Amino acid sequence: MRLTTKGRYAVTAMLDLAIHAGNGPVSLADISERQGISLSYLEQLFAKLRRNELVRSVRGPGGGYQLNREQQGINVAQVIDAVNESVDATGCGHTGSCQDGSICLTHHLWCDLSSQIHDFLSQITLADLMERSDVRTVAKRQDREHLSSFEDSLISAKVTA
Amino acid sequence: MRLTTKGRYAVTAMLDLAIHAGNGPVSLADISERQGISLSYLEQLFAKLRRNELVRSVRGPGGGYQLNREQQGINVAQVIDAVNESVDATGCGHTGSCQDGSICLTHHLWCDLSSQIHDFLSQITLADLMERSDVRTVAKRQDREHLSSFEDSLISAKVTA
DNA sequence: CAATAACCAACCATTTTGGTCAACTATAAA
DNA sequence: TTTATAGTTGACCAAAATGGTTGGTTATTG
Repeated sequence: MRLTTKGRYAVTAMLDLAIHAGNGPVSLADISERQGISLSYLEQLFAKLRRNELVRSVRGPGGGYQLNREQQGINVAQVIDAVNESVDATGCGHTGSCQDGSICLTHHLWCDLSSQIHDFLSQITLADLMERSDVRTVAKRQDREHLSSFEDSLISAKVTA
Repeated sequence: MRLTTKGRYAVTAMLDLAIHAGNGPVSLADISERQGISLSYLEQLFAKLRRNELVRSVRGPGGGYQLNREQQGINVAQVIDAVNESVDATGCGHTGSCQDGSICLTHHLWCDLSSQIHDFLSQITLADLMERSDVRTVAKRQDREHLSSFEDSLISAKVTA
């Protein structure tokens, strides 16, 4: 079972993407600044998210990433699976060859735990997370602290004019 | 969140200990052979289990480890906690300083997941596991394949006589 | 054409995992 | 009292995963 920063970063970034979906594509640079995740690491994660068809990309200036489905259609388990190869608590990947070809003493326990975790995470969609008051509070704070490149460009346009 | 072979090995070894509790202390050498876990790795794990007062040790010939409480009094979460420093899905150890001092966007999600997993594992005791048919089947197979040092010594005593 | 931003591949430092090895201590049996 | 057993401790190690960095290359817009 691996649930480390990789999976957490991916869910956080996807949630950031969902929250800021209003003004067209969201650049990884913006997510990087708001969420404190290195840009190049985000690139690696989004390559996998794109291969799993959870997001689509728009290249060039003003480009970025967009969700590939509605927020209700993406759940947390899918995001973690996409970057993590699966949320599996067994050591054998459910094959049952945990102890030299045979099943180990606790194999079924880890199978049960795996499905427990998967059920829990697959019932939570990005839309669910966005409605949570704690998420909204944190998102507001982050927006205050970091202007997006979109807002930045509005300001510099005003200054130039 | 870390649930790797370390936690799985610990639970497997504790279950082996519970199953073979009939003939006095169980040596790590026996557990090592039956469960296919290296002896020196088991030593490290049992040092932690002992510090957490889940097992007690008996030194010298015929010695080994014993459960420090009844099987109903030991649950899977306790065993994993003992060797793993906690089953925590947050990156900040529940402190809430996940993003430069403040809370990150998905902090509460990982808190929820952590308690979900902990609840699940803490409801399963060693006694529960011993009753499961799949566990009994695997245990019988292992006993057939590997004679314990106790039975070994009985046989060699018979041969000598 | 220049700026932007996704895409991609190679590389790297650190940490964790899953051990090994060697020495030492307590105890029970011969 | 010796000897074998078995826990205890600490140092060490190889391989893998984590969390990046560097240095590019496309594609798109203005």
